[in-house]
This record gives sequence, structure tokens and C-alpha cells, in this order.
Amino acid sequence: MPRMDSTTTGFIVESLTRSIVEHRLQPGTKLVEQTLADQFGVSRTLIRQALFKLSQNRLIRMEPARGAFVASPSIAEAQQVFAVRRMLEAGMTLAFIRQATKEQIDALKSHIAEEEAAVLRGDVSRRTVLLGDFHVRMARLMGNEVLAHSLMDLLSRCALITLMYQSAGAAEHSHEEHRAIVAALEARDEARALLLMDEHLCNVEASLTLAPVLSNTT
Amino acid sequence: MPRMDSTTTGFIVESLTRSIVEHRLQPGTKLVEQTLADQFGVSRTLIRQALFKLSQNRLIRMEPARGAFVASPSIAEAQQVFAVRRMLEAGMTLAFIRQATKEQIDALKSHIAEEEAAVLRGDVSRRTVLLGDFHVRMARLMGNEVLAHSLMDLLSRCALITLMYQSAGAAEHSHEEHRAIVAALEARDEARALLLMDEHLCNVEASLTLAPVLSNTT
DNA sequence: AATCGCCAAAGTGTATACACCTTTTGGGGA
DNA sequence: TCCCCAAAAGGTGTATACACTTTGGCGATT
Repeated sequence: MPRMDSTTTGFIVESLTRSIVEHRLQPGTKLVEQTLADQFGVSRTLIRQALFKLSQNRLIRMEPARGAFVASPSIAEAQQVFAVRRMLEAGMTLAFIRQATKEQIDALKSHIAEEEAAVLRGDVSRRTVLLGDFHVRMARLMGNEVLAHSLMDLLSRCALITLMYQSAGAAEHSHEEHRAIVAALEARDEARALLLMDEHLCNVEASLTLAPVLSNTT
Repeated sequence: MPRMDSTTTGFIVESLTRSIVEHRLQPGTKLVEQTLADQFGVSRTLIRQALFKLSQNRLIRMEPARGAFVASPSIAEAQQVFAVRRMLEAGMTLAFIRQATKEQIDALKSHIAEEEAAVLRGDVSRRTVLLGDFHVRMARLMGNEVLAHSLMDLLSRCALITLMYQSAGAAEHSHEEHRAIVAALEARDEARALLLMDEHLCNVEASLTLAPVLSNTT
């Protein structure tokens, strides 16, 4: 397939990411290059590029000469990912309160409205996407692309972690917590916003079937 | 070259990284695949893998159908990288103070000793490496590989940024600041350690020829 | 003299070929 | 029957071939 368009690899990455995050490919599944190549109608070259990118995102792990497997993050790794998120998002929250304009806060509010719409009409997959996007959008609104990119990375890993370790009443109230965070941001209440954000992340982590969470909050 | 060993690509990545970070390849330089392939004595396949990895690290940027170029991070990007480092390292400092054992603090002290040795014998390149490693080692000692990996990423970008924007008396006193941070860690003085770490990062950033720095500290 | 267009050279993007490693399977011996 | 080894099948790692895009220069046209 000569020069389909320059986003071919990106398309494959997106497609596989969805398959993993939406559970169509279970953790531990082996991804055979030629099989994927046939399915996507491309050569192994492009598949290998895509797999390599996914391995950088830690959504799959590649074992030399043995192949690529859908990642199955350990509990320890899950806790580390959440710990890093708490560090990053605490800093982000502070920066947001100090620098955000009214327009930026309004943008967050309209995101909350989108979340609510998805919740009300019971659109679970859309809701899941939006709940993750809330955090990335905060970073983007701050104009810090480096931060946004780091967070996106962590969030895709969180999606996988959530699916592996989710328990019964998982993170139903994330949307309400987001709303509370935005309220604190708007009130420019640093302490409260920090606390709410940290609690929120701890709640998400605690809703998994992992060991208890140690917060970073003072 | 059939199956040299499974670290061939890694070797090329390391080699190019050094070339970039040590200024043998200046920002903006085009990296032609066949030329590199000849130099390393491998095929373009492996070179492309290496370039792809470097582009994920943001040490190079790849333009579709035009090639790979040594990155030249903008001032804005530099500031964003430092902002993220401050967030991450503030959290790390807190966690370290709360969780670190005496052995872990001693490990940091011995790192400081290594730094001092390099400073005393005027080994500039070794000193540079160690000054960066201090931060990564802190993360490693905490047992958080996710954090360590994120920091390593940011540090390699910082190395490039430093080379692009360094001014005359660049970061000579980083070693002393590290020593002070470790002292605060040992004293379990949270506020002081946080302050020192934040100041340290601000100093590194301020020693560049960028616009003034806004700290995250309260 | 300046500009536009076309052609050739250089270089990237994708596919394919082939070498080597891993895994599995089947048969023979204890 | 069970274990072990060997051979074949399946799959990854690297090299190479070929298609397409970009770029620089030369010449014709205005």
C-alpha cells in the first residue's frame, strides 16, 4: 500500500489503543505482527511502528524476539502512576488558580456541562473519555503542552489500569468531584482546590482493588 | 548485518543522544537516514527505529517526508519543561521526606560526594551527568520507576535546552544546592526542602537566557 | 533581469525478502 | 507412560527494493 496518507501509523495506534482501553484485547494477549498487518491491510513495517509507539506509552510490552503483549500493569506500577498524577495535578491546580483567566475557567465549566450531558444520557464510553479529558484540558488551558502530553500519557495508562483493577462501584462520582474542583478554582481557594484534587485522585485510585492509598496532601 | 544483538538500536540512540547533548550535532541539523546508516554500518531500518525513539524524547523532530532534525526547543517549551519539573520534584521531595529511610538518605549523600569529586577534579562532563542524575536517583530511591522515567525524559530535554540557552555563569552552584537540599531532607524539614528544591530549579532555569521565572512556591 | 515551470537528484515511506530465534510437536528410548 | 531431543512451523529482526515526495537548478518565457 504505497503512501496511503501520512497518518496511517497514527490510525493504527488509535485503533489498537481503543481496542486495548475498551477491553476488546485483554491484558497479556499476544499481538502477532503479520496477523495485524493482514487485518489493517498494510505491511508489517507499519504495524511494527505502531507497536513501538504503543510500547513507549506502556500500553503494550515488547519482549525481544518473542513479540508484543498487551500490558498488564502491576499493582505497584498502578500506584506509581497515580502517585505521579497527584504530583503533577497538584502543581497544575496551583498554577491554574494563580494564572487562569475567567475565560479559561468558563472553558472548564463547559467541559463539566459536557460531562453532565453524557452522564444524564447514560453514555458510558463518552463519559469515560470526558472524565479523563477534564485533566488534560486543564493542562491545555494553562498553555503547557509539555504538561498536557505527560498527563495524556499517564491517563492512557490509567485507563488500562482501571479496566484491570476496577471494582463494583467504580468512580461513579468523579463528575461531581470535578464540579467541586472547578468551583474551588473559580473561588480561587487554593487550599480547597488542592485538597479536592488530591482527594479526587485518591478516590479514583481507592475505587480500584489495590492496597490503600497514601495521599500527598499536608 | 543479521541479528547483531538486541541492543543495536539502543546503542544508536545512546550514541546520537550523546552527540546531541554534547553539542556535536547542533540544533536544526538535518539527520539523513542513509548517511547515518553508513556511519553506523547498519541499514536504514535500525536508523529509523532510533530516530523514532529520539523523536518521542523530543530530542529530534520529524517532519513528514522531509526528514529528521535536531530539535531546537523554543523558550516557551523550555519554560514548560521546567514548570513540569518543578511540579514533579516538589511532590517527590515531599514524598521523600515522609518515606525515606536513613539508608536512602545516605545513598543521596554518597551521590553528593560523587558530585563533589567530579567538581574538585574539574571533570565537567562527568559533573554535568551527575548533576542531572541527582534528581533521577531521588526518584529511583523512592522506588517509583514511573516517576524516574518521566524525570529522565524531562532531564534529557533540559540538557538540550541548557546547551541552547546557557549563559556565562551557568549553574555553577547546583552542587551546593543539592547538598543543601539533602541536608533539609535529613532534617525532615518539609518546608525548607520544598523551598530549596524549588529555588534550585528556578536557579537552573534563571541561569539560562530566558524570560524571568515564576516559581510555584507559596 | 526576473519568474515560472520542468526535470533530475536526493531522500523519505512502505513493502517485501530472508536470516535467525522460539515454540511446538512428534517420535524414539528408557 | 513419561521424558527428552530433534525437526518443522510460526514469528521476530534486519536488510533491501521500489514508489513517491521534496528540492534545487537550469532553461524558456515574459
